[in-house]
Amino acid sequence: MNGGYSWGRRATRGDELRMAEPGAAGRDPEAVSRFVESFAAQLVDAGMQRMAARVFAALLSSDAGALTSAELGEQLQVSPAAVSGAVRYLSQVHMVSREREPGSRRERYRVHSDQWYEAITNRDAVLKRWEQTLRAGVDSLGAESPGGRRMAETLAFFEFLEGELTKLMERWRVERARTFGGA
Amino acid sequence: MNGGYSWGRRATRGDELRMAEPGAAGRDPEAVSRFVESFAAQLVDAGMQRMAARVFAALLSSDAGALTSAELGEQLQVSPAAVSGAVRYLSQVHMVSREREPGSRRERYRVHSDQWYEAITNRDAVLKRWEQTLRAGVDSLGAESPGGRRMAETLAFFEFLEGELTKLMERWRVERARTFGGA
DNA sequence: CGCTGTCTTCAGAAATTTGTGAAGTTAAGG
DNA sequence: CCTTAACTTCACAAATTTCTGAAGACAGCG
Repeated sequence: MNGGYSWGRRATRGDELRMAEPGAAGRDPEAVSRFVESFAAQLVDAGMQRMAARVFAALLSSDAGALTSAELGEQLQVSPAAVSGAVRYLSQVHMVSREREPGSRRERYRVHSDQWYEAITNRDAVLKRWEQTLRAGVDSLGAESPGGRRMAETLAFFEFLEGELTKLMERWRVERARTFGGA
Repeated sequence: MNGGYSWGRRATRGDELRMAEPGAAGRDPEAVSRFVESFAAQLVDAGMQRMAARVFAALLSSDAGALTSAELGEQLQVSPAAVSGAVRYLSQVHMVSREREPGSRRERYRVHSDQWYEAITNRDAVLKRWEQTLRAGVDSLGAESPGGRRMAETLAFFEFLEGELTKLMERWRVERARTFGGA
C-alpha cells in the first residue's frame, strides 16, 4: 500500500484518513488531478519549474488553500525533497507563504488567492533590472546611433509599462473588492 | 583564422569587410557584446531559450535592426544550425520577421522595434488558454466549493487583465507616436 | 537531554534541453 | 539543367536541470 513516499526511517502511517476535507461537497480526485496537471503544464510553458508549478496548482485547487508537505507529496507522488525544493522557490517569489501548524511540528503551505498574481505582476524588481541593462545598452551604442535609438524606445516602453502595471493592479483591487468579498 | 563557422562544403570568404555598418559612429564591439550577453541573460531568466535570446539581443542592438544568418553566427560564435533554430522560434512567436535580400539568396532577420513588445504583451492566445483551463478547474471543483471560488477569482483576474492589456497597448501606441517618430 | 516526527541539504542518477556536424533541400545564376 | 550559396533537418554528444535516496538538522515532547 501507500504507493507514495514517507519520511526518514520509518514508514509513517495514519495518513489514510485524509479525504474528509472540511467544506468539500464531493471532490473527484481524478478530475482535480487532471486540472492540477494541465494548469501546471501551462505554468511550465510560461517558464516555471515543473515541480513548483505542480505544487502551486495543487495548493490553488485545494479546498483549504493550504496543504502540508506530506499531503503534497502524496497527491503529486513525489519525494519530500522535491516538495521542499518547490516550496522554497515558491516562497522566494512570494507565491505561497508558510505557516506552522499550531499543534504539531508540521508546516502548512498556503496560497492567498490574491497574493499570487500580485507577485506575478509585481515584477518591479525584474523590470528595474531590465531597465538598467537597457540603459547600459543605450550608453554603449550611443544614444544617436540607430541601434541606440531602438534600445531607447524599448527602454521607454518598459518604463511606461512599469507605471501602468501599478495603476492596473490598483484598479483590479477595486474590482475584486466589488465582485468578491471585500476582505 | 576565421574562428567561426562556415557553411556546408567550403569555407566562405569575403566576410571580412563587414564592420563598415552604415550609420554607425564608432561601435565598440566588446561593449556591444557585453550588452548583448547581459540582455540575453535576462531574457533567459524570463524563460526564453538561450540561443533565441542571444540572437534577439544581437538583432535589437544592431544598427540596421537586421542581420544575416552569417553575421549572427559570427558575432555569437555559433553554428548555422543554432541560428536556424533560434530564428525559427523567434519568428514563430513574432519577435522577428524574415526577409529575403533582393540581390542574393541570403535571408535577413529583422526586429521591428515595436513589433516585439507587441508580441510580448499580445499573449492573447496564451491568456485564452489559461482561462479555458481555469474554467475547467472551476467546473471540476464546483463553483461553490472554497477551491472553486478561489479559481473563479483567479479566472476573473485573467479576464480583467486581458481587457486591460489591450487598452494599455493602445495608450502606449499614442505615447510612442508622441515621443518617437510618428510612423 | 534523548526520541521522534518533520523538514532540509547534498551527491548522484535520470531526464531534458541545447548546440554541433553532417547530410539534406531549395532556389539563384550561369 | 548544373552548380553552388544559403538555409534546414536530424542524430547524437554535451551541458544543464530535475528529482530521488540517504543522511543531517531542528524543534517539540516526554
